[in-house]
Parts: sequence; C-alpha cells; structure tokens
Amino acid sequence: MASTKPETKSTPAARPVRLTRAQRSAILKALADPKRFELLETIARSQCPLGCTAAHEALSIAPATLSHHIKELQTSGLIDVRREGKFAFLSIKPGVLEALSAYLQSLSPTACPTR
Amino acid sequence: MASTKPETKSTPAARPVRLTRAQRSAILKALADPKRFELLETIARSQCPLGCTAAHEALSIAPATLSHHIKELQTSGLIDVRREGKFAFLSIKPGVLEALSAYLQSLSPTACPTR
DNA sequence: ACATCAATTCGATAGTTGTCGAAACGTCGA
DNA sequence: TCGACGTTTCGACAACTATCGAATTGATGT
Repeated sequence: MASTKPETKSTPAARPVRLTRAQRSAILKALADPKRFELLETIARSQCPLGCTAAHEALSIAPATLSHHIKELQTSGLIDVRREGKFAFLSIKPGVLEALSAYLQSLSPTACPTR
Repeated sequence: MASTKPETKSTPAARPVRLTRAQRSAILKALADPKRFELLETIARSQCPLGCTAAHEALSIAPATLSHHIKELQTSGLIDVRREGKFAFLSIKPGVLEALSAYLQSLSPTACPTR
C-alpha cells in the first residue's frame, strides 16, 4: 500500500477533529484522574515534547504508574508519543482538546427563562 | 482597593465562574461516566428544567442509579436541582461548563515547531 | 560482551464506584 | 386516613483501576 503523503507532519490548515461519542467518553475518562490531568498540564506547559524523566520528576509517581498513565492518555487520543532511542517524548495532539472544549461549550444553552 | 463589586447573585451580565483545581477534578470525574454524561446532555437538550421521570425514561436505568448520578452531578457543581413537591427538576448550572471548556482550550498551545 | 539506564510489562493489592433490589421517606389525591 | 406515586437511602455486589515492586526489554556507551 503506497502512502499518498506523509501526514504526521504539521498540516498547514486547521482540521476540525470530529469526535465520536465513544472518543469523548474515553477522553473524559482519561482526564478524570487527577494525576493524569496533571501530566497533561505538564505536557501542555512544557515547550512541547516532554521527556518521560521530566514527567516522572514533576509528578512524583513510580515509573510503572507513569507509563500506565501515558498509555491511557495515548490510547484516548489526547497525546502523541514519539520514541527516540531509549527516550520517549510526549506532546499534545492538536485539535482534540479544542474539539472536546467546543462540544462542552455547546451544551451550555442560553439560560432558561423559568429559573 | 476593595469593593470592586459584589457578584454573588445572578448578575444579569456575564459571570466568570472561576474553578479551583479540586472543582475541575470533581467535574471531570462527574463527566467521565457515560450514563452521567448522557444525563447531562439530556438536561442540556431539554428546554431547561428536566423532570426526573423524563430522565429516567431517557436513560433506562433504575431509579436508585439515577438518583445517585443526579447527586454526583449536583455535588460536582454541574447542575442545579430544584425541588417542587414530590418532583425534582434539573437544570444546567450556568458558567461551569464554559469555565471548564475555556480551561481545556487554554491547554492546547500553539503547536510546537519541532514536531 | 558487559554494565547502565530509560521505559515497559507483569502480578498483586487496595480503594473506588456503577449498578440494582428492597425498604423508607414525603407528597399528593381520594 | 389511606393508598399511590416520585424520589431517596441503604446494603451489597461486581467490575474497574490507580498504584507499586520486581522483573524484563531495548538502547547506549565503555
């Protein structure tokens, strides 16, 4: 199967990133754990690709637990994991948080008059 | 100095609704359960104050479970519960979803150049 | 080849929680 | 007062999961 073009790179324009119900569920579950959310915040606040070691130091949890959380964030589609030799670098997957954010906002309707 | 303005009640204009870390955690945990999220969606989609009976029919879960989920959404600060006689009416608490949404969006930084 | 280090996998455990049936509570109409 | 109905509480169970130590894998440098 010949690939038409490499899409792992920075595509010029924005992409809507449509989320299915199942994806939303998975993402919310991934965000629900405090340690995992903190990890995501750490990744977001870092320049961009955060090393596992830095993450481990920032969260003060066992390596095994960190690895578990990373996999959860990855399988839920929230982050990308790039492996380079014996290191792993974490980065926020673009568009996903925006999509979730937009959907949540859409749930807040114009306040009902009969309140 | 002090006395910028008291904003505890339903101010006509916008309300910032600042969320603490603990509140964010609680809200995300409340949203993480699929049935609970579906309940919130149902409330949001209804005119506004949704009766428990309607919710029960929409979700097809036992009354006890529904009551449990309602309490979770309420204690997390996502919904208001107004009681009227033997009925209970659910409505989305204004500002909370917007605040969470804004925070999530703020985590998505400008994509890192070294990707 | 060997030792070292980063990261993952495995196995186990403790705590959490979604679910429901049954009982209880409160309200309303007869 | 009584019974019917909506909702909540209680108790229990099953499933899930966050956590870690120990062992493993894989890559790097000597």
